[in-house]
Amino acid sequence: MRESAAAETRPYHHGDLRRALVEAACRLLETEGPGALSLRAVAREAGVSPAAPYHHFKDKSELLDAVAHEGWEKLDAAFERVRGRDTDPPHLVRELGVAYVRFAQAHPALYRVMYDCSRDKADMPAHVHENEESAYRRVKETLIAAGADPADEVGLELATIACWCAGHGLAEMASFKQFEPLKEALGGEEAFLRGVLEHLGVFASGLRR
Amino acid sequence: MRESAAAETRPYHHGDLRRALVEAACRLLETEGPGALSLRAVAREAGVSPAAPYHHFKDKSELLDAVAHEGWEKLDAAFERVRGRDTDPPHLVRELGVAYVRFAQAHPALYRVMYDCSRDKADMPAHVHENEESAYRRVKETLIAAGADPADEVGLELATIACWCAGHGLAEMASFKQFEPLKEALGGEEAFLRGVLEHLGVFASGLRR
DNA sequence: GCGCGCATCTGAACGGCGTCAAGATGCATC
DNA sequence: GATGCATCTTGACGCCGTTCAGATGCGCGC
Repeated sequence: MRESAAAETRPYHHGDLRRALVEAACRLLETEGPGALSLRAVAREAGVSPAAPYHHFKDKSELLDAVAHEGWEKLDAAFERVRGRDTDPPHLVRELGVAYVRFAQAHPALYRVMYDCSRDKADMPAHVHENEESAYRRVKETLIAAGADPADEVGLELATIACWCAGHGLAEMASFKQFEPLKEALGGEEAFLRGVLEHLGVFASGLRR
Repeated sequence: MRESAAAETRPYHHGDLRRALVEAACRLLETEGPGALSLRAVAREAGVSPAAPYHHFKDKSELLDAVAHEGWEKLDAAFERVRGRDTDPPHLVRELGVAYVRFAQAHPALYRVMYDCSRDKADMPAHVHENEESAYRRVKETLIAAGADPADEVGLELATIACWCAGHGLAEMASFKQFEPLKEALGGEEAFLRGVLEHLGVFASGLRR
């Protein structure tokens, strides 16, 4: 079968299988959860043999890297949307935190893959993480806009990391069912999230000192 | 072979295999990492057939639960040790954070298992988590000692969760190799950890408001 | 003091997994 | 139109989690 083949050099035989595999993986991740994400299942979902992916990815983990990359792109886009709002900068920092948690909740399986890849690949060539770093930079810029001193590079870095830590911790905690009663007592999850963030300095008031 | 069999009713045939399996699993976890932790490998390490564990655990995941339980016990003990020191309470909160991160770094594979089990079992009967809850309670008590208002139950709960989020986030971040240069610039990891914690309200000054 | 019951362990098997090597397939270029 | 090469398939290997029928040996009732 012929296709118009938007990409110039990629597709040879079967259209753009590489892309099809990543999409199949994302689909499986959303519908079946992370436990169902086997290479064979992805190949099945994409309608090819179990060995086909090996012509596009060295490994299962390299496929997961591609999936994670897709995730970081989405998160980065979500951050961009938040920054586009005309909230005042100190509140913007907190809104980024809320957006981060919301993203993790909306795509829990994808979030897990993103994070697992990041951990295992911490010593890989940096360009793998481009979108992760873009999102990270966006947090840093928001902190500056909120009043952080751009000249104090070390302090700024620490504050950004603190934001990221708090966001990540909260993102994983927020899905624990044991907090349900507390959320109800506070009148909803939104209040819960903001309540926790209020106790985390960087979010409550931008930078301290 | 006869054994003195300290436990009263457990061992029948082969000594206390249940305990032996958990210990074998911990050993594998420390030496080979989480990827090598298969049921078969654990059985091999304990010197029994691959089917033997099924007389003591319903599942692989039930074995992992037991391993995680061991981990929470260790973390709880570490917290107890910190609380035994005569630091003034506000600093104690931060010391708990440091101890948490140190624990995660000292037993990275175990920490991962502990956390995976907690996430997957969020809706299980609460008694599975007894030691996790004990550690959590210890944080809360330390916050009270640091000046939090015990009457404000909701606020106290939120602050404790904030601590836990920040600690967990930092624990996972701290192992990322990309922060190495920053750690060096600060003259060591200890300074890095405290630097990040300083930006996280609950740790910097006990409770706010 | 002895045999029965049952908890415990083994051995073999099943399907699914990641991965690889060898061969089939069809586009792209000469 | 034949050649080359990227692409996909087929079949295989070893490991995994899990199950089940059968062997093993301890404790308890007779």
